Amino acid sequence: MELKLNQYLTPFDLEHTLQCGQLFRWEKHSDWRYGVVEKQVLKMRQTKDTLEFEGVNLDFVENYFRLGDNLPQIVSEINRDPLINQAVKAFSGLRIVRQAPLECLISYICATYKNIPAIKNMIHELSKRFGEEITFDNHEFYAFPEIDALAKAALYELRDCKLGFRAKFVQETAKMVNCGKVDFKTLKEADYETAKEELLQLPGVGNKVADCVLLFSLEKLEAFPVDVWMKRVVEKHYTNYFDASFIKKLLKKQSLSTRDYNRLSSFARNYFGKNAGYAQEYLFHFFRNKAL
DNA sequence: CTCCAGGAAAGTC
DNA sequence: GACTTTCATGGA
Repeated sequence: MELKLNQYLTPFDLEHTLQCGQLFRWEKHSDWRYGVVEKQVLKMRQTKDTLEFEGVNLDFVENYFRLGDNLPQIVSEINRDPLINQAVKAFSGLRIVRQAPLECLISYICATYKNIPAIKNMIHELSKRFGEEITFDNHEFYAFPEIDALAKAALYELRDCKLGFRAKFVQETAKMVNCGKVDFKTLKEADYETAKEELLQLPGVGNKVADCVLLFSLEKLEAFPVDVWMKRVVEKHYTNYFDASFIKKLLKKQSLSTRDYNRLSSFARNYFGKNAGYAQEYLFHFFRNKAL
């Protein structure tokens, strides 16, 4: 199928969206991009204003890539200074993707203290061992595991997937989700603060992981995950919004206390507005790729 | 070989 | 409450 995009009204860039670090499961074969989403293989490519896709219907594509978000409006709201302006110009058309909550949650628990290539490998290993195999265009893909498969996984099996110390967190979180202790549908309907509080009960989920799950899979676009890159961005470009002693403390410390995390995150929420999560994603991608 | 990774939890003061 | 250490392993 094919979708004609008006890049002025509905800007979208497939490459920026897939490569900005929010997703860990897309592969490139020839000039096509393949992703496994909810047990379906989605095959896509983009040339200028034409988005070609196979495997799913139009509604699915529009929902997954949040084409309903008024991106020009959002960008104009978050575009508060020359730095973010550079980022939104450099990666015009980057959109936040509507991920499946379970996959998002487990992925970001695994992302703790790992680089992106290693994270991708962990998620692939988990899917290969516990997920359903799907063949598409003579390539093998694996759906992300069902919750009960993860909940009854043995610790050694999870460790075999290169999870290291994260194996225990994944196992225990999967058990808690499986027995209904946390319900994603409820969290989607809850407000940001309430939903975050619930997520923080899960082992392996701290402030940053919770905010990633809220932003990427639970409809909380005000979530602003503060990782090492956002810390660097603040230290380098937004120092005049904090007192010198606080910045000095940030530079000295390696990890953030909850209080310091919230100070940075809520600053960004006030500064960039209700779609601060979009600002985070543009800044993250911009800094990880070039600036420093 | 060394360094560090989209941090979180447990321990210490 | 604030600061420090530990955690397991792959990628660069």
